[in-house]
Amino acid sequence: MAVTIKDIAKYAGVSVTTVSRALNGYPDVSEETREKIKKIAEELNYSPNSIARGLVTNKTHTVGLVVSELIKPGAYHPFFLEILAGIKAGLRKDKYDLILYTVDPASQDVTPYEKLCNDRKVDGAIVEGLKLSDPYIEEIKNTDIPTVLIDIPILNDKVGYVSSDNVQAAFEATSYLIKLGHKNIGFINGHNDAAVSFERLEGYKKALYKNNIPYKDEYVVFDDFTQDGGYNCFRKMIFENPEITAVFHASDLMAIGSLKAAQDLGMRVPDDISIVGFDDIELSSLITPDLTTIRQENYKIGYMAARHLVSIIKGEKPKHIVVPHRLVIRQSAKKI
Amino acid sequence: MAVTIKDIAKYAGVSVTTVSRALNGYPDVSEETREKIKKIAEELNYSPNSIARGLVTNKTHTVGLVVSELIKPGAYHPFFLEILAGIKAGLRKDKYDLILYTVDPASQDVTPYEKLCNDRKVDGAIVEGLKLSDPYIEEIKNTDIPTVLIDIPILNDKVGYVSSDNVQAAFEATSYLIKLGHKNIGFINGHNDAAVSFERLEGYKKALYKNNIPYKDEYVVFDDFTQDGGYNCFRKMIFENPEITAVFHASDLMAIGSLKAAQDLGMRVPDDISIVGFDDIELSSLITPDLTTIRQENYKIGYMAARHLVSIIKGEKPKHIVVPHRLVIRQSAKKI
DNA sequence: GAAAGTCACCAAAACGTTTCGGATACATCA
DNA sequence: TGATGTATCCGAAACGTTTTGGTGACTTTC
Repeated sequence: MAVTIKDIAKYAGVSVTTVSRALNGYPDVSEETREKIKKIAEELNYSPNSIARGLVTNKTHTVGLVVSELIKPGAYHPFFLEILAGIKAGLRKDKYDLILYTVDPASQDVTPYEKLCNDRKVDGAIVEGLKLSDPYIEEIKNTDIPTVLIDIPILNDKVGYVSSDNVQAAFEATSYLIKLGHKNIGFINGHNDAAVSFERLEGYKKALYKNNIPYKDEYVVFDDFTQDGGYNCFRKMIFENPEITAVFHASDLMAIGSLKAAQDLGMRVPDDISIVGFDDIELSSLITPDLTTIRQENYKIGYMAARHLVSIIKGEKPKHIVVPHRLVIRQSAKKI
Repeated sequence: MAVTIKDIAKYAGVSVTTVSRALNGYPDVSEETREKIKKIAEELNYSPNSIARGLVTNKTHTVGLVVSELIKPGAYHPFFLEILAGIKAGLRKDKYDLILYTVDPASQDVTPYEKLCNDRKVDGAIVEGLKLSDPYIEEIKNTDIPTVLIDIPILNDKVGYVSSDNVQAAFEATSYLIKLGHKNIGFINGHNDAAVSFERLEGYKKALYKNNIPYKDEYVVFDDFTQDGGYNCFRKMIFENPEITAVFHASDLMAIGSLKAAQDLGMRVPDDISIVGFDDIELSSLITPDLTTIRQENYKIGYMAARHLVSIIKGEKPKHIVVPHRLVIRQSAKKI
């Protein structure tokens, strides 16, 4: 039998109203009795029943984290942990709890976004790793549940988003390759079902244009962000366009796939071909040659998403937050 | 204004009692009215308020996942995601929600385990990644909150645990090296603050003993499970005992650290020195040479932990569940 | 034909909070 | 003096469920 506000009231000889007001820092209660109540609460080891509180306030001090099926055996999200750690850190200050939803497409028809959030009475949600074609996306465009998306540009009265400046990042990576003397630069992009793919393509094109290098459709291929995707794309691209001397990738996993493919083809990296990735996952610095890539501050992305979400919950206006990236120069790209 | 059980009652011309009983599959309500009520609930898009329900039933259908500060920038838990994915899968059937606690030692004094769980009214918790010296451990030994630990042997009325058979696994790994002809086998173990370290040491000793190889204290060192730990231990061990031809490790990260150290010392793996790891993290198959190691089925460990937890919540007796491991033979160990 | 059993339903309490609308006692003001 | 203000407190309603202990009406049993 946990101790309730009633026990305290009885003990202190006051009403439950007064106990509630005292403990929650309201006025209308003398300092003297407030201290007495606090002391008793302390002694009885009282802690408020969050469920009961939630029932009346309609707030749970809990936010949801919605990730897609990216957490599944054999295809683990490469930097989910970093984002998660950032989110937890961002939530800590305001003492929000985090409840984790992993949605698999099979059950999404059954449980739409709003139902998911309402059933569990979360005060808001962070959404990460959804594809553009995901049914949740349309729903989120019109929701009034405080929501912050990661890497998905939606903005309205209650929803904001945070991301890197993907256009600029891709621009810098490509420009770097150009500066190294490369002219025939391939781009192995992510699938069309991610907003970042379009942005990164734009940055790639921009860099070519600025340096008067003609854009060629056949130098750009799309695939999912995985290692296998990179492996296959690279083989095909190099086979059809042997003049290519450098390849920029929309993910490190794909870059690593290319690296393997190159090695299997007897090409040396970076001597025969330069490779640049995107993300700077942990693995990138551990392989040989280690990967030149764009570092995304995923911890910070998570942190900012969390901070922004609580600000939206508190009534502030949603916005687009961009967190800085930077080009990390290692061994996989070389001057020609 | 969400639709409540009252609205349905009014609409159907019955009492709220009847609606509740109808919807929850109790007897005492005719099939006819049950169908009517269900239909109305459907039409009104009713979904029960879990908070209100939780208040009266004192159950939330939520479990906590307690992990230590392992999720922090720069030191991400190498297989947490696999465990997490397994847990989520194990919870899905019974529709338990998961709320994530990351405890940092700083706040543990302030928030003891039971308070953590009670405040949020979880029905039970899974605990992972805690050190033996963690204050929570003592508390959990006597708790009556349904709890399942991973890799920490505590068993009582409400708490069980799941782990690999670490003794056997270490035994197999060491035996494998012996079978390859190695006699001077080092063991870079994890720190003393983990139960698995003792078990793995026991397995290592057992294998030596069975093969009539004398155990030497100086062949065994302890450190944390990290790459840096492995790196430093390896240098020291080889420097002081150059006759060693093989090293078994309590984690893949440490094995990779040794691998780097060996390379920096101009030793070739596996030609000059054989290396065996433990865990089979993703990275292990991607490095060169890829790592011979003990595969832990972390997804399954998570899954079993979740299943066992719900069974404890439902009143079954806690036990120790051991999930199978297996020796994965790759390139980092070689016959001499 | 009375007692007992069954079926379908309901009113009200309970869970532990917060909050609204007073109420009391005393001091202050014109 | 009467009115007004202020500080401190309280009773009761409300949140949306589940559950307890009924109550009639109708059947069955002896």
